[in-house]
Amino acid sequence: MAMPLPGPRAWIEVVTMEFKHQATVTLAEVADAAGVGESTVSRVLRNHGSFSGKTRDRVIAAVERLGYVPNRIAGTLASTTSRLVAFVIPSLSNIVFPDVLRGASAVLEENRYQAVFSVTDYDPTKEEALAAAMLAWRPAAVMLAGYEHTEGTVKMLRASGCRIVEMLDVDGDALDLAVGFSNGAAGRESAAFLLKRGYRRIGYVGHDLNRDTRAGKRFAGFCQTLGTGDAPLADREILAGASSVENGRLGLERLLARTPDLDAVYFSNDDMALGGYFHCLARGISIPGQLAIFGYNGLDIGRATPQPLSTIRTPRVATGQVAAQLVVTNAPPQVVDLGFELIEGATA
Amino acid sequence: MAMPLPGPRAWIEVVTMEFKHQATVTLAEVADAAGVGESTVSRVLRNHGSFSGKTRDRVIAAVERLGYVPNRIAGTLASTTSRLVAFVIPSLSNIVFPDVLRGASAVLEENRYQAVFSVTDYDPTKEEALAAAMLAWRPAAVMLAGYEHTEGTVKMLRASGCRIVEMLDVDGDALDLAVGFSNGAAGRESAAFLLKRGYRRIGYVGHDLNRDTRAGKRFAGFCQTLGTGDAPLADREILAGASSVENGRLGLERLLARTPDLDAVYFSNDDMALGGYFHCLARGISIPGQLAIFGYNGLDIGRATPQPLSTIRTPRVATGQVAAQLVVTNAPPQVVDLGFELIEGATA
DNA sequence: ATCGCTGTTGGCAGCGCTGCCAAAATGGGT
DNA sequence: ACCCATTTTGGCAGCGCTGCCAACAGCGAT
Repeated sequence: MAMPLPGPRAWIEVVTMEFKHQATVTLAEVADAAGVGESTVSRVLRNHGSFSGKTRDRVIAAVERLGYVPNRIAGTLASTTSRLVAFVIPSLSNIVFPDVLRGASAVLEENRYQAVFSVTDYDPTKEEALAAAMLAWRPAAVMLAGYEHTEGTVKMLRASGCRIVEMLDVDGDALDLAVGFSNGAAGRESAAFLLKRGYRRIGYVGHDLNRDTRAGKRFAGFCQTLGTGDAPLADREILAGASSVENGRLGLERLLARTPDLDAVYFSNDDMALGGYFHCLARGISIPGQLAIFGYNGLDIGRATPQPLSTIRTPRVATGQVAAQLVVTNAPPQVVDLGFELIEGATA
Repeated sequence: MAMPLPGPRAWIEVVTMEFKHQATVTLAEVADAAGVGESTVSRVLRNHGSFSGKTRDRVIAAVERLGYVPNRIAGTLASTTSRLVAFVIPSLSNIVFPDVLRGASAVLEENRYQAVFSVTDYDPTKEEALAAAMLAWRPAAVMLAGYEHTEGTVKMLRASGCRIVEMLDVDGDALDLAVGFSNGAAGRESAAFLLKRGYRRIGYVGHDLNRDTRAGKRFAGFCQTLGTGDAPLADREILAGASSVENGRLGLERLLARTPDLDAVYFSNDDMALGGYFHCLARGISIPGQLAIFGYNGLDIGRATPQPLSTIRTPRVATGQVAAQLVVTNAPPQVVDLGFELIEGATA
């Protein structure tokens, strides 16, 4: 209507406006309904400050009656303190990260924190963009994988003033909090184990190491220990793309085609190792007699194969739990090394 | 200090207060620095409304200079429209859900939405509590698994006015949007396939069906089709707890101990089926000659085993993508059946 | 020079809640 | 009945941004 009619219809606009916002019950309405002030409702709902039992009952009743749902957006703005925790993770395909999220979200939920996440695909530039986007939500903490971040990311995070947790690695300088284990040590121990078992013609099958820097650190540690013995790395096969069972299978096939006399192969992780294991099963290569296989991560599936996979079990869920715990308790900056466990298994 | 000293130190308190809020740059400060009004900065930053190129450059420069990070909490409150999408999922251990999240988060990120999540452990009561907590963040949409929710959950979601997406199932009445495939049909097709292949002594190994209602629907569909032929279900083994490779192995072991003459086994999903497969490998049971194995999900690992797993491939990532797409485009209520694909494989 | 149009711009009232403060109620003592 | 120390309570100014609206500038057309 270009020309609203004068007179009794003037209230029409008001009605329209009232319908605009999805009949959302506000704290003020609850206060009215309960016959108390807004701050009293707020205190009761957060169980913070003091109020009489009688008042509490009336407030609760009004809340139930109206179906009031507090607005955390408004609450966060008003208190300038957030209970959001932002996860910026490389991937959701690699089970490592769901595991970390699982551990963390359990702890966060108990403490009434809320997890938000985004996925970088192992791309540091994307990580920077996503971290920036996350900071706009003013989280209490940002949880990242590892230490390798762009300069921009680091600067932004530092300036944000929120807690920073670098997870799944402790080989480096933490920005604030760090929780995980040493990938370098994992690589070294794997090599030491294979050497101790007597293997001397050792190869490696891995996925894109530029992106997954933690896998890179393991490989570096592995080579470092091999290098000090009489059995330097005999050959390696690096596949482009993410780790996967199929890539592990393919990688081992190629590696053996080139260097058939290997007696052991180290894989960048259990997914890859399982692929190698299946390749051997399919080709009738006896394990570990003809070829030993060693992985990394300690996935459950590796314990159920006919021969349990020799690998290193990492505390992924615990990493998430501890990371979350440190954040909710507002712990001082520190590095928590959760260690790892070498599983002898039966494939090496 | 119980008694603050008078005189020149009076400003101490003021300084303390200034440090309280982590030197956060606000839009107003950017406006001052750029010599423009707040609303102009807001328009430039959101690329919304009109402004001159000159103004834009000055604003951008000020933003960079001050390292301004917009506050989405404030923005969301002010605009009363949210770009948060809440995922309330049963589990993160079951790869299904990370896959869905992966598909969804890619689409959401492109559209500048932010994913938040929490995990119910397949517990409807917990789902209700978590859904309530999520609604407090006033999300644009709540994404859930399946149709089985408590009355309270349904009532709350309906009242919230935000979009509701029920994922991974289409066998039921959708509250608003639904994206997935028919679990009942998957069960029926699996049974039909085994019957067509000539198997007649068919067993089932599954995990807790009360919690995972979608697995229950598959099993029901499976039995339904078997029942119409001359080969009703010969035996079943249900394991308490979540699905896992180890449970699949154990389940098959128990089932065969009780009913050794089975010629095929249907598993509640691929994790379980792989356990069964490994059990056969370990015991020298030939597949599919002595025993056929059929799974559900179409995990990548099932394609890399010496014999590719016979299974049904489900569009998990696509489910997440489509769900997110429907939300960001504000599509009308509808049910999207993405279907599934039967993989013949070599284990049945 | 004046008019009217389109394109820009700033001011300001909220969004729904929390934190602070002052006011009011309560509950013994005396 | 009166005083003081506690509770308990309500008012209200923001938190940082957006949306609305009015004001204004630029620029051909008259």
